[in-house]
Amino acid sequence: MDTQREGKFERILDGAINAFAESGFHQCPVSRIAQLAGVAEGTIYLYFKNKEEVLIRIFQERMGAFTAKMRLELAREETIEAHLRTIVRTHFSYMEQNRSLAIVTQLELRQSNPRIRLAISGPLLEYYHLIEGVIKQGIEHEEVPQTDLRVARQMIFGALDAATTDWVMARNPWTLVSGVEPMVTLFEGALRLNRPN
Amino acid sequence: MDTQREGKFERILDGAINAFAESGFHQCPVSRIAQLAGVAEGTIYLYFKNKEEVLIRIFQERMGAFTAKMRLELAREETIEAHLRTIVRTHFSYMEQNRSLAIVTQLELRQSNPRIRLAISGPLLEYYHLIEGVIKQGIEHEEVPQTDLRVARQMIFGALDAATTDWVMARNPWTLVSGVEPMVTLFEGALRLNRPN
Amino acid sequence: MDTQREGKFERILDGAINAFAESGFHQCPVSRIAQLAGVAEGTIYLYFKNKEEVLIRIFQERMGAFTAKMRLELAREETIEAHLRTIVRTHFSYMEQNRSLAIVTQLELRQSNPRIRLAISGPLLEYYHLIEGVIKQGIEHEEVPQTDLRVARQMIFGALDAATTDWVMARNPWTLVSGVEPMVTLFEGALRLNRPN
Amino acid sequence: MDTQREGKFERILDGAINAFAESGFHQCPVSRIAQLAGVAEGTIYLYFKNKEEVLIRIFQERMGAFTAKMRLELAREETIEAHLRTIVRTHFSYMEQNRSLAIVTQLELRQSNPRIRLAISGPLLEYYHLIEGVIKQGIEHEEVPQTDLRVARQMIFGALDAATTDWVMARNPWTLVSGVEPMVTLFEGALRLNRPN
DNA sequence: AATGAATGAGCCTTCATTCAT
DNA sequence: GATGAATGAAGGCTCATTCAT
Repeated sequence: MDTQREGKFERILDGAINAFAESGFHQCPVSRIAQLAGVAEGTIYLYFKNKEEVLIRIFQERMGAFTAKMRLELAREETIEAHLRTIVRTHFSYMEQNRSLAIVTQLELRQSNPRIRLAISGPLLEYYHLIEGVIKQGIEHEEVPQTDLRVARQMIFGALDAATTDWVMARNPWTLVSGVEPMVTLFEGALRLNRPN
Repeated sequence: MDTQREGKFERILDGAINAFAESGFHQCPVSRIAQLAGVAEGTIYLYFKNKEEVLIRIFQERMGAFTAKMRLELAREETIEAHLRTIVRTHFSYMEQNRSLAIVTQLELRQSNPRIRLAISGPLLEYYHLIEGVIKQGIEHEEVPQTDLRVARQMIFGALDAATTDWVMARNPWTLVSGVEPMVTLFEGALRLNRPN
Repeated sequence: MDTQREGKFERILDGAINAFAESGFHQCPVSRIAQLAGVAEGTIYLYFKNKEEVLIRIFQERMGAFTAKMRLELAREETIEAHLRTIVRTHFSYMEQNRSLAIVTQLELRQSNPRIRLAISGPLLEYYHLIEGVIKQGIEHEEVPQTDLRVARQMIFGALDAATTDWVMARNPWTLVSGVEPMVTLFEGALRLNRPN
Repeated sequence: MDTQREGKFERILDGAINAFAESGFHQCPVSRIAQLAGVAEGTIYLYFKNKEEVLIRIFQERMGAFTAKMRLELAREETIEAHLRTIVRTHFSYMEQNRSLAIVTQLELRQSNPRIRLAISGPLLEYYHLIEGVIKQGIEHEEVPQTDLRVARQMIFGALDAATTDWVMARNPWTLVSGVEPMVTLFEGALRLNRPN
């Protein structure tokens, strides 16, 4: 019973991700979500308060899983270089393996609707904290010079985000992970790692 | 007559920027654009094919002006350091002085609607080329090591974009320009400028 | 078993009366009836063909009980004065003691839906007949002058109905029974009872 | 322009009266109102906030007109007998000439929705006041014995209301006005008019 | 050219009813 | 019999677009 309920919840979430990826949150009729999820339209309202909540839960559930994975991967490494590489690699490979989620994340992350913004901000802030934590650790270990944490995080997140958006938008997408090394190199330079003396 | 036409065209564009900034492209009724522009609803359709085209023209006209200004500012400088600083400063100060445009740019830039994407891509690609041109010049002058142009541009644009989005989203926004120097420092590091040897 | 069946039938009827009284027949979801009756939604359809039939049975069962009680009370009295007083007193006190039923009766009695109208008409006609019977007896006993039976019944029923509706609608309801004597006096006058000669 | 606007407003009101009379407020789709009014569905929302407001305006506009007519007719007469007869005659003849309005009035007057109740109460209270005014005058002129004003008004209004409902519900409706004299006679008796001493 | 009243397609959501368990 | 999850039809309302003036 409970697994069936959960199964349907997940199916709707997946259907919504694909539906939103297809045409965007506002363009996408609830009927399309239902169709892709293989449930009736009304069923969606047994699991979600409304269409808006479906979008919100996508971020909470799926971005949450992404951040959890990121935290796990980071915990496996010690050095700041490894941490930076982990961030880039995990970000790119996760998005590459979840293209529809990437599309939704990249495109619908930016919502002027304040209710949605607020609900999205949670998982996003958590990710921001992870990135800032890595930088902070580098500074504390005196491997990275004093830097404005927010600006550094904006650079890292922004770079990953722009790369992902480029990849999502491209008609014939290259592999995203091919950008890992160049990106890591840029980050290392920006944070003054690996420099002679 | 022609100036009047142009005047009305511009008024609609400005009205639309503010209207879209208020509530987002999809949430914003055409009537609101007309209201802010001080014209009748029907008048908008004398100047634009439909609502979508209004958004597209905002990018073409206003992003075009931004890119033109950027090109002008870049032409005044010689060194790559100055070019990087010019990009960051111009980007931040322009957005800061055109908050509504910034909101529309940051939030509505990302549209899954392919028609809009395509039309937007023009001005965006031009900006990308400017950024890549600066990096390329640095590489050619051997001030910057060989780097993947696209990745470097993604980092620069993404960082500026993320910073602007942060600023746009913040309830009590700090000044965006205060981030110019930290950001430039990060970019210089990433591109290995100003380093001994 | 049979009593259990009957128990559940009655519980649904009571739940429905309260549910309909809360928000009206059309506003009230079947789920609310189920909730108040303490049964599952589907169970209702084991006892009633559909929602409409629940309303119909309320009238048939509860109005039937009301009419039966009225007939019983009337049988206890002989004079037309006593009969009139019995009608008013029984009507008012019954409604006062069954406020939810009164609400449903007053508000939902009037349904343009012809199927409901038809089904309701049974118990209502029976009540009409009781009232007309009292008047007729008065005429036959030459205590009441020749009168149009229907009009007289309309007056009596309408007056009781209007008083009940007023009471049902009032925010701070007075006691309905306090209106018994004034109303009886009016009826006696209308039917020319208690007049010298 | 203005008359055209007003014309459309009235047409929608008339369409709604007929539509509500057909199937009741809740059963009636807005599309049916539009159809009967000969306008598009959306047009209704240019003149009314929502479906509920259409019902409310029917009472305010049409019941208002009814009450105004009633007041006018009452002003023409002096004696309480004439006033009573005027009330009955005007009520019956107005309803007879506006059958659909009568249906809506009789059936939809009773709405559990508090917002609708409140909006309806205005015109209704005005009518109540007119009736009570007539009784009060009779008492002041010592033609009518002391009576509870509310109860007397409930009797008069209720009787008229019940008669109208009967007529509305009847398959083969008799003329309503044929009930004027019997009803007046009952009222006169109830209020102890025309009796030897 | 300019207007804004009118249009009607489209969508979110509710809820009566069904049916597998 | 009893359940309540699932269904899907239906309807109120919005709003981009048109067109008579």
